[in-house]
Amino acid sequence: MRRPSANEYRDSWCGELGEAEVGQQVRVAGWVHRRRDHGGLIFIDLRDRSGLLQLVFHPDRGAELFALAEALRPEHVISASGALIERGAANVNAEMATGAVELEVADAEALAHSKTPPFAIDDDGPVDETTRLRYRWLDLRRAAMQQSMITRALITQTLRDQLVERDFLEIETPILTKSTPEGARDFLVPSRMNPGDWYALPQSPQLFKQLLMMAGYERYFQIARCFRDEDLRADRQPEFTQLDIEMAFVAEDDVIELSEATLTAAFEATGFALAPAPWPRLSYDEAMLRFGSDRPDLRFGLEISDVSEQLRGSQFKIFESVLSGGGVVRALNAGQRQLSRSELDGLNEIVQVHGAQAVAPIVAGDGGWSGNLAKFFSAEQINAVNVQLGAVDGDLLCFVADSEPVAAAAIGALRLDLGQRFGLINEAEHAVCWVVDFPMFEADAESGGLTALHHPFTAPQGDLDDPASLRSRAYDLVVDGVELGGGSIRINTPELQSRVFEAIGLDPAEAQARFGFLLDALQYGAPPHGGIAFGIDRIVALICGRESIRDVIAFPKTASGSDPLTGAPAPADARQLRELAIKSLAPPSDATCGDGS
RNA sequence: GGGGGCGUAGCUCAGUUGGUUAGAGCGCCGGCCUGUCACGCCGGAGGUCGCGGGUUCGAGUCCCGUCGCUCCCGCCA
Repeated sequence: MRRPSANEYRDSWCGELGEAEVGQQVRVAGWVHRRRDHGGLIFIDLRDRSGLLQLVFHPDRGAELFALAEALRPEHVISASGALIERGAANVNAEMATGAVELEVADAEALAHSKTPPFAIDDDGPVDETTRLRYRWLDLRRAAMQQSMITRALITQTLRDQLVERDFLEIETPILTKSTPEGARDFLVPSRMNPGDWYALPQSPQLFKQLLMMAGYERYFQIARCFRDEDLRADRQPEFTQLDIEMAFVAEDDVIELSEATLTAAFEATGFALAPAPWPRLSYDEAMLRFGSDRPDLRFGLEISDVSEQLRGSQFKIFESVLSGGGVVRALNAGQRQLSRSELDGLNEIVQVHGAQAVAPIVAGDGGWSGNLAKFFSAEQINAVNVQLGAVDGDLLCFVADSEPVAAAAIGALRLDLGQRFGLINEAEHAVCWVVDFPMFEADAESGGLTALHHPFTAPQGDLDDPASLRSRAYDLVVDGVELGGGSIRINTPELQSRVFEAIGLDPAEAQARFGFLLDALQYGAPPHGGIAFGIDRIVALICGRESIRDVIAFPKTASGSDPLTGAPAPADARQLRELAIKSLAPPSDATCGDGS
């Protein structure tokens, strides 16, 4: 950190002072972090953004100054000056960055008092999250949040530098716009000047960045706020930040290589250890089969196998009915581990969340399988499965039978649970991969037709006459089981775009109404182009080791989308609604909302 | 929309089978203390047990409802 320019409050950062400044007169300013009052001698740990510095107040420096020190309490704001002195050898605090020196205060000024904070600023222990959000300005003073914010700034700065160095232009796109093709629910903003009409907040800058490619800007990026009105999770907020990138005249490898170089720089800047690029690529099908997820956690094995063929024709009616109904049996080898009856029962709950019936556990043995399911299988079947799973005497084998997507998701969840339960995950190591070759379309439960898995501007690969078998030219980046970003090569001809709209049953009139401007632009020389977007919040949370992205966002929302600090969302008053030509179905705005607390 | 968990002092938590005046640590307030650094010692204040209703002689504890927070499924890349 650079030295602040001297003014009436300070000429030095607390945390930057050391032996080099001993003997100098310095002036610092900040918050009282801790106070140790020995009666005849008072120590204050003063905190500014850079760190802590111990101040010493002696009674012989004047009654007024000492009285000021006696009145100090945590979070009071002061400015203090005096000589920076070396601490006696016995008094050095090795735990403290500035622990070899202290400021012998000759003059001090109280700048602001503070009420007693509702929770300790000098302690990173757990505090109820609503209380933290209600007093976010205090929570942000604590070391963990400050570290998150600093890391976040370092990451965005590094990414920006990397891209600018590679000739990318940072361009802003509208926040007040039209519905974008991401497929999530839109946040709407009423237009006062066009009564009855609404803007949508962007779910991503997708269409605009493609237009910028068609406009000839070649390389675009933006650190963009995106909005999606869907239910929240630990890793999902209604507004979140993406590093959005788009490039012209590129194919998959170009975007992937650019991403690897850019992210590697950000990971290195923060000391996050990841294997050197190029990073491994896994097809979607392989990820779903071996890990039961399209965002596989590769930090541990416990891989899943399909044993449908090995077990077809057994006496076990449950497996048999699933297999004859077109389903699959998936299995993993949990190794030499013993689970109690109740632990085994608990496994059922894990897979039931994903719609599967149960886990069938079997212990492998030299002469066959033990357990009450063993009798249903022939020696050939047992042997074939043992070979497939690499099972040896005493291994615990877990089976899940269901339709392919259900079985994959269920045993994928089981794999994650067992991985954690058995301590297979080394938190100090990280595993990265690309997931590629996604299906272009998936079955749409509502319409019975097809819908784009990614979005309908993604370029397909494969036979256009067999839409269900098409793959897309999309790629996702996954680290430690967290999806950090994804993108694709886009469609750049109107003909191909029409074919894709046709496949998802979007009739030309509706396509024109929703995305007409993009379709028009496609007819004026659209270069081959593609891009990617990374979830900044997730990247920072991963690097900071936080479970929730709320811990790396300065002012996040709760799981119900509210903000305890500002009270948002709040009723609008009748006059505002009238101006916007909106009739509210909710009680009038003067009615009390919430529980009145 | 569905399922799980939580809600007791400012903070973090304990609270037995339903039983007298609801506890602890930290913090806060007062006093003492000149080398501490999570300073120490002595004393004190502080409670709508989220809210509403019910069962009961009696509810922090049991039941119903409700609000809030949180995790997950659906949803959402």
